[in-house]
Amino acid sequence: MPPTASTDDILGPLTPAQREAVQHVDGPLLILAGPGSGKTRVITHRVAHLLSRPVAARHILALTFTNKAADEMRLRLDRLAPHQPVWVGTFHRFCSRMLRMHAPLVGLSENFSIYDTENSRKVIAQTMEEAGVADSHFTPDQIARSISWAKNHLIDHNTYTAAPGSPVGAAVARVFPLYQKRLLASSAVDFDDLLVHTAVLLRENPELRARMDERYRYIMVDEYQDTNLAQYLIVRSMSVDWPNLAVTGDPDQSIYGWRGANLKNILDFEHDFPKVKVVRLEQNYRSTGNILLVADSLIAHNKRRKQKRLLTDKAEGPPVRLVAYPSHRDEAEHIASQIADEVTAKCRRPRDFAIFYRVNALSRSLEDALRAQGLPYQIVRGVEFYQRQEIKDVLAYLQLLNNPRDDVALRRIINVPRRNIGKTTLQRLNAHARRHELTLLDAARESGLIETIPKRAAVSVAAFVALYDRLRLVVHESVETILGHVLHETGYRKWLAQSDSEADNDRLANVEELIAAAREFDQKNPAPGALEAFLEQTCLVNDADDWDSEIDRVTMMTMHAAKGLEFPVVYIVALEEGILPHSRSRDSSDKLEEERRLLFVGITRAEEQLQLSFAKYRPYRGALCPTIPSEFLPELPRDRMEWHEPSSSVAVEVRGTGEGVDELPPDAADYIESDDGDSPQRREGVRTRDVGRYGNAAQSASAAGRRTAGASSAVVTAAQLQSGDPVATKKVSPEVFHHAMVVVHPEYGAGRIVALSGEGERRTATVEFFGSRGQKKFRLAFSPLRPVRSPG
DNA sequence: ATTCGCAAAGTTTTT
DNA sequence: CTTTGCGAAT
Repeated sequence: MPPTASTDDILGPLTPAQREAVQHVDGPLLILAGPGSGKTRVITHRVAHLLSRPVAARHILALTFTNKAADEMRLRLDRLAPHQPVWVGTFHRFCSRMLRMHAPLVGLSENFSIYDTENSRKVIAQTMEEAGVADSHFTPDQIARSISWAKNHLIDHNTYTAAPGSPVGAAVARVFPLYQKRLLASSAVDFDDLLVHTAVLLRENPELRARMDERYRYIMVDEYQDTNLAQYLIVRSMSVDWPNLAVTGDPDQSIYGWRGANLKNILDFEHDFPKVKVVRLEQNYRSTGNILLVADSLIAHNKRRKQKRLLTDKAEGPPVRLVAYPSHRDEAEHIASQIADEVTAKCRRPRDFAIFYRVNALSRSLEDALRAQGLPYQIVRGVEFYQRQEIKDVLAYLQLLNNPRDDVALRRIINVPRRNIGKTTLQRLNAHARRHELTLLDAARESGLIETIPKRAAVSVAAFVALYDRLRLVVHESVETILGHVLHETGYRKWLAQSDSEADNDRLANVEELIAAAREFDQKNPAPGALEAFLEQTCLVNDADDWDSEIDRVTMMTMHAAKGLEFPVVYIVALEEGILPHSRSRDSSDKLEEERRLLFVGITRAEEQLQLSFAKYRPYRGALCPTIPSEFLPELPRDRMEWHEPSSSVAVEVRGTGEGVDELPPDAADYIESDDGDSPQRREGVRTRDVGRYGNAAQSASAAGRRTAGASSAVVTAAQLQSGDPVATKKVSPEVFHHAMVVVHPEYGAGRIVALSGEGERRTATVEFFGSRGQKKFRLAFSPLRPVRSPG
């Protein structure tokens, strides 16, 4: 019997309200948890409490929306009740797992592919052509959105009927059934299907439903306010015979309505489950009184909500600042200089600060300003890594190996790298496939027999098929092995390595990173069927999951990404009409309320200090345009806030405050030049635009640095792969590394560890390489990093 | 068949 | 201003 936490460990650290929720065992439970009220703690402690009853771990299911939340929960649960096989994960992952087991029931094969938005849009574009609506004025994107909307409301392709007189609807009505048919033919699902298929599965197979209900007797759902209809039905149908559904959420933090989330789910929970126990967690342990006051006044303007107070024992703290800047540049520069000041004065570290914005595009000027101050920063962005061409190319190979019917994957790679199989040939293959109801791969196998295809092309296609079959032979090996074969046999690696273009060298580096991820995955999942599991992970993961709070950097992200996080000091920028609230939200009051909640979420991330700001001028489509302050501003308690309206010379006032920070402080000359936005200094610096994964300019610099050695290092790595990976054999135990230790990396040279995080295989070191070569993160268990005796 | 260049268009949030 | 798409030229 594994060790479990004692009752004291479980209940001891809790407040009475929290304890009430944790001790509730049977019957439905609704936990209305305000921001910073210790919600995650309640969930994990409740699971631990259930385990101590004892409820078998296999009967407990904890569902979250993001991997980040799931990881966090798992980690904290492991501390209370180590190694318990409680199923903790995201909805999508849970559904995917369930579908794999019962795929035939919904017409799929077990090895189905999961299409991300890009893939699904490709299918839609194609079906639009087939349906003859291609040249209507609708974009695949619009159609995709409508289909997604329908799916979120559980309207299937047979039931969908266009609203009379709606041209979009008419187009969708034509495309939707075809789209669904094509997905099924390719044995593929899109993100929405994962949920929808599962909901249908449970609805139409009563005995399966009963089994699931019985299996998952205690279900917990985090962020319940973000569930959509499908998720609601899934959870409900598994809580009939065992109605022990516990949900936590905060209606005021529902910000995913655009994704089909239905606020009614939480607002009507008490109605759906009579005799429900309701616990309100209104005590906030995060923010100062002043911050909560602002949050409270703002959210009070929403009509559709459950009345709720926010209480804190904390001090009032400094007043929340509201600043009207002349322009976006003043805004960015002033914020950067304030941060630099506090860092220089040693009262705070960079990682104490976060800057939130409504849209990713706004990060630009902030980046520039932080860089000018020499402040380290990281940008948390949605997808990024797995969205890159090269990664998707390589993954498409794996996808096709796993699921030969995956036409989208085949299209993507049949001519990558170049194999002289052009658009025309593909078109003819496709026509043939359509005519005989074949998959593209099967059509390709017959290419020699298709009259329309010239001999030369047929030979190329045959070579591709042969290549595919060769790769199939290793499909049961470890993911790393499969990847190695793919990169080698397809010539993909060689293709990138021989290229002179800088972009390709960066791509190669990314591919290497994918290999590292595969290696890590193999170590964790030595079981067979690794490929499929790996693919699933890569589809359902996003980069924000990798965000690392340990690293000492200023964090920039959208307010959506900020949910669930907290920072001592928060800046929220661009409170302007059209941005926050966003222009696309203006038409309906529901959407406007969601924007208000979004700001509420942003505000309540702050622990000690908060600044809200807007700029009087901001560039829009290239031109600097006057702005209108956000309509939310008058809703704030201005008399309790600090109001600033700096004149346009902010930049001059703050000049030279970068002293003592990592990089050179900008001198006056720098400042004057950087004022025109196009100075030589700027241009010679490395652009930080697509460094989301690495986080900042310094790391992009390291990417640039390895360019010179790019080709040769790639060859070395390929050789390593074949010779049984000498890197792995030289491994040093992750525990020997410590903060500030000097280490050496075979490729990047020497550097110093500036941050450590994670444990075991996830233990990660951030290394600052000497000579301004930049920083890079390493998973210690898998990196070739070696300690060096400190000089002196 | 690929690459380059120019023109137009479009800017939300993400599993 | 940036990115994407398309068309023309090699």
